[in-house]
Amino acid sequence: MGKVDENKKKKKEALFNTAYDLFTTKGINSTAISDIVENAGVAKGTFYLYFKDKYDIKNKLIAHKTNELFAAAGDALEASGIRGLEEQLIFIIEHVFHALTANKALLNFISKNLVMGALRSTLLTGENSGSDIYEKFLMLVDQDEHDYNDVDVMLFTIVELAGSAGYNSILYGEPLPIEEYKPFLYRCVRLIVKSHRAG
Amino acid sequence: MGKVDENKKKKKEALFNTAYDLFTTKGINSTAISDIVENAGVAKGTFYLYFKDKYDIKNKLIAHKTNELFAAAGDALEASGIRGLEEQLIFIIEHVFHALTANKALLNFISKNLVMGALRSTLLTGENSGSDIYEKFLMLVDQDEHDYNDVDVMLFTIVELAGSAGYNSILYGEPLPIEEYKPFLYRCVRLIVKSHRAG
Amino acid sequence: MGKVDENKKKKKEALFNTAYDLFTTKGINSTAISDIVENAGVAKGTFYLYFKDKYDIKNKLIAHKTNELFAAAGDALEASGIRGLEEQLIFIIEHVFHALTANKALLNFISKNLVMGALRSTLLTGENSGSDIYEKFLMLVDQDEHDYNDVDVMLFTIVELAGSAGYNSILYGEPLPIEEYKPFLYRCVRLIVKSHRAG
Amino acid sequence: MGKVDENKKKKKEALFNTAYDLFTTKGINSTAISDIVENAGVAKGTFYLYFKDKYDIKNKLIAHKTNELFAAAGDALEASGIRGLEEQLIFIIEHVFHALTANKALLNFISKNLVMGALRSTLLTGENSGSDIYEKFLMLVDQDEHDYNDVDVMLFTIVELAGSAGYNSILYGEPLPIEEYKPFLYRCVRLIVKSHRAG
DNA sequence: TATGAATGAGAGTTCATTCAT
DNA sequence: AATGAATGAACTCTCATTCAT
Repeated sequence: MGKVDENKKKKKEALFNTAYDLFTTKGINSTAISDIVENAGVAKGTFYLYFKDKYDIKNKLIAHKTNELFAAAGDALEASGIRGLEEQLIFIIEHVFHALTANKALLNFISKNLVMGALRSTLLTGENSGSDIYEKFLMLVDQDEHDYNDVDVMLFTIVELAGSAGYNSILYGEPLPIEEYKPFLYRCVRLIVKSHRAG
Repeated sequence: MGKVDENKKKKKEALFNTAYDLFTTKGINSTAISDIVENAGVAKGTFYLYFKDKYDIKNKLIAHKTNELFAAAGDALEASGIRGLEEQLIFIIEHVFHALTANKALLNFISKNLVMGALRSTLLTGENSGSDIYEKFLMLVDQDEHDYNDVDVMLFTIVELAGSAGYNSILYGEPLPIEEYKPFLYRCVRLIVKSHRAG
Repeated sequence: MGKVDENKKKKKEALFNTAYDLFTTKGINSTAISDIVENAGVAKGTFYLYFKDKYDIKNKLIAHKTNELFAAAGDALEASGIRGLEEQLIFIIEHVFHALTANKALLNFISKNLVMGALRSTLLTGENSGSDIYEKFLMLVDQDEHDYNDVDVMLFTIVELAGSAGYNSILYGEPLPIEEYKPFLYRCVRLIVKSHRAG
Repeated sequence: MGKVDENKKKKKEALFNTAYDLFTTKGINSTAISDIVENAGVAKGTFYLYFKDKYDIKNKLIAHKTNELFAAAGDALEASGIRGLEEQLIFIIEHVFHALTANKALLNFISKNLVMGALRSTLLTGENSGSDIYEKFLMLVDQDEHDYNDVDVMLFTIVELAGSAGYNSILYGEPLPIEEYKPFLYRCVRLIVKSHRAG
């Protein structure tokens, strides 16, 4: 990679990181592009070299962060050697919840914008080299000792429930703080999985 | 009510209705206060007599619309004479889904802003004269032939799931069109209810 | 007229006059709206209360100035009591040329933008209370002792020639300074008039 | 010509042609240098190697196109063998009008910028190797069987009239479509020529 | 000679808010 | 209570120009 390309990447990343910081801190509406470029230390025009507008960088940011989140969970799952679909799904939820509990600004940013699009949003980013989480989910289902009906529906339902309930529980402690709510949620996940079991 | 007070109410309602129309049509970000007052046929300054700013009217609008939605569902439930918690909750979901399917703009408006706050949002509005939906939910639970543990958690989980999944299914047909998704959702609701049954 | 309306008119006129000054001094392209409002002593937003954009004020300005120019010539003609179509047309040209020679910035401004639209441009302005120059031309033709064929063509040809040739002669002295060119131009005007005489 | 020089010429011509296309299509004000270089397939910096700015290329373009137009008319005149100043001038006007009627974008481009500079604009271009139209006009006058006074004035008047009236007639059909206006214009040209005849 | 990433001033425009009437 | 003219800061986005490669 030449000096120029290196510099380009550096600038784009500076914009990306700065935008993330400001979006999570001040909110998207209150973040002006001037703020982003100023903090990133680039000229205003440079922003438009890499992004169409504020919403372009926002979308790319969400896709990127979501991707990161699930990719990390997937990697951890692999390292853990856990078996059994129920346990695996709960492990992933656990892992993601853990990250989001530690980083509520991120949760707020992602969830306010596309709570559920999480899974498919990887499509938006151009960087999904092997990191496609949905594929991994399907693989887990496939490798389980049981067969399942309506896999898409099952996964969708679990993700929606976990995403929506987790959002409120982690961020607002409603109806219970997340640690207290988890048992209920996981019981529910198990029920959903079992209800889709074939035979 | 005097003529003056009548006039006041009329102006406020004009602003309220116009704001709703514009928010659902053009989106909140693209709706300027000028748009609202122009379409409502009042002067710009008048807006500030009744609302603090755009977000004030937005919040009041969401609370009001959510309230309306659940109040209608509650009334219909009463009229139906249906018995049994599972059936009653599903009836309410069915009723709300029906209304939102017919009015996707409303679904989009409410959900984009506080999918889940639905229940508690009645607190925001000053107009909840006997229309508190949450109270009604608790009453239904109370009157059921079974006893339930952790009622709050149960209701929260159901509402989050129905809200989040319904939003995607109705609006985007994901993972299935709403009519096809309902059987899965309702099965899930029954499972959740049963899992909270005491004894 | 109330205080408010008076103030409105004053602001609008300030913008109008300032824009004219700047357009003729610096050119339209180099005149920013900021320049106009700054010099007019009003806020930027006020500009957009009265004009759509820079080109709106430009067009209105051209129409207005052209109108003024011909209205003055028409009035002077009336006062002079001159008879005979040839003499009358030449009187008007003479009068307009005189004004433009004394105000080359105006000539430059008008001509660069719609040399010939001069006559019909009165339509653009809303202020043509009895000042419609084209009507006056037709009246002059009508009152002449001779009859004329293709009056529209005749007037158009004269105006185009006088406008285009006058522009170059007054502004650049090409092919001769205006005073030396006039005899040729007027001879030409007479030829055109005569060539349209009926019978 | 070496390979390098050839390449240079090719780039310059690409810029020239692209600029012309864009200017006539989108207008000068709305054409950015980025547009030109992008469509021409060269780098932004390259533009500044050959032209000072947008107005530099615009002027050179107008001069070039005007030159082309009259050169073609002159060549056609020669080929036609027509005799007599009146007929020759009308032939040239006819030829140019024909080209401009077929290419209104070109008429619009040239006329909006320097209707009348047509003749002398050849001076601007560096390429007038023997193509000087004004010289050719003088030659035609010289070769005519009659003598003429104030030849400059005569030619100027004719060109101004034809240019200005032709512009409006061809582009806007005012006061008549060009084909219907021509008889009047040509009668006028003959009158002007005759009025300059000596003796 | 040719490139094109980077610049940054400044353009036009919007709009929430104020306040004299 | 109601108005709406006026404000002016803040906004997004453009673009001619530079200069290191």
